[in-house]
Amino acid sequence: MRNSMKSESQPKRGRGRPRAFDVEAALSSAATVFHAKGFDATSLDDLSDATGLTRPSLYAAFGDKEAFYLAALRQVTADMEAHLAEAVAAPGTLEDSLRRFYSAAIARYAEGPAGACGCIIMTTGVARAPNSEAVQSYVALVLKGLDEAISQLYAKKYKGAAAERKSKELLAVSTLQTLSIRARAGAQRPALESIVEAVLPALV
Amino acid sequence: MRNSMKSESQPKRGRGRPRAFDVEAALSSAATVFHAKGFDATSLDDLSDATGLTRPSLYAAFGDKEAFYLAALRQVTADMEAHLAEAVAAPGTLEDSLRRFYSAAIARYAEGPAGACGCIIMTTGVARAPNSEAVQSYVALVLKGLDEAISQLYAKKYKGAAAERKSKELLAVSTLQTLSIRARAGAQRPALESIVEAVLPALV
DNA sequence: TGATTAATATGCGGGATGGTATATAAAAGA
DNA sequence: TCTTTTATATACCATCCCGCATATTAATCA
Repeated sequence: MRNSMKSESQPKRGRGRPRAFDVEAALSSAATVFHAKGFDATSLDDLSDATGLTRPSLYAAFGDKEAFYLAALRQVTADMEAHLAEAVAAPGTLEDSLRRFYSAAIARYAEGPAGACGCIIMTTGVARAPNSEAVQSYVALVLKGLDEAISQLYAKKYKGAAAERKSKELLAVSTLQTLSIRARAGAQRPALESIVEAVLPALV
Repeated sequence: MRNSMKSESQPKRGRGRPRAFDVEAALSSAATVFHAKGFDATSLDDLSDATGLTRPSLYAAFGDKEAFYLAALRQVTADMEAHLAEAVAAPGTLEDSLRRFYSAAIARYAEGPAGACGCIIMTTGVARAPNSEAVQSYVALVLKGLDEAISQLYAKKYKGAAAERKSKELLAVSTLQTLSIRARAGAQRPALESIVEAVLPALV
């Protein structure tokens, strides 16, 4: 994620013709399609249409379809991790942090640019995992990162026995995942919000 | 599932040439492929290879690819619901029932015939949902059934306030889902079992 | 300005895909 | 035995797939 500025921060462009599109924006458009349709159901034509770029341009910038998909996953992950880091860093109780974090997740899961499609990684990535070592290990990595981030949050804001803490951490991650699944299955925002409210007392 | 006997229970076979294969067995073989690869990555040739049947036979027996997929989902669902009904009906504490239920789930998720692929519905079905109304509504139906079955289990075996009960029911379903996701992401059986053990005290 | 380098636009090609049409084989009914 | 009905086997079709080869355009460097 070295280059997340909107107008490129002078990436010391070399000799040839300069790139005429924004890589991050293209990635974001591609992610939307991958998110909605999944890896296999997404064709290069779909990606070409979504980004406004030709297949050779995509190829030159991102590599083959799977590399493109992984790049899209990485972009989404970076965003999610930023949200989590905020939740950890922000003041307020554990309950406040969790509520804010879930609220942001619901916004993306139920009404994101791809529609009501849950989390791209927990749905399409997980589904694809057995077909691709690269995807499987990336999904495992994200899960590990999520577990650790939640663990940090609890380490900072939860006061209680270690066993209970571990239990609550696991349930907090599971709650995020159920929101993703249920959103993609058609659950509306209010339903998801009421799940969070029902479950929160048990997580703090 | 009117016909789950091995040798057909005389399905009043009509005039023409009798079917030379076991429909349930073919469905089961197909489900294994769909489970591992997901809907889109599974080709009719894959299904043909797995079942030993030709494409026209599959077509005649099950309809098009999506109908075949839905039939496979239904078969798996029936199995899962049977396990859940057992857990509800069996004597023993809530903790006993949950432990047995999760144990059966882990066996399927981590070491089923498709390998470590989680739950076919919660992974491939969920991923496919936005591309197919039929799949989405079926997944929603299964989720609803799961919620209700768990609710029945708690209604019978949990003694406590209604709000707490509802909270624990939701967490119990979420736990099942996290097992599915983590199995498909590569988590081994012991890891999944330790999640269940860590979480169980909070679910009862 | 001319040479060099890189990013586009166009179009193709080998192969896999889902689905079906036709022909053959095997059972039941008369 | 002969007709009818259904299942299987073979082969095919139109379409779409991913990836790339080629030619053109636009920028930098000398």
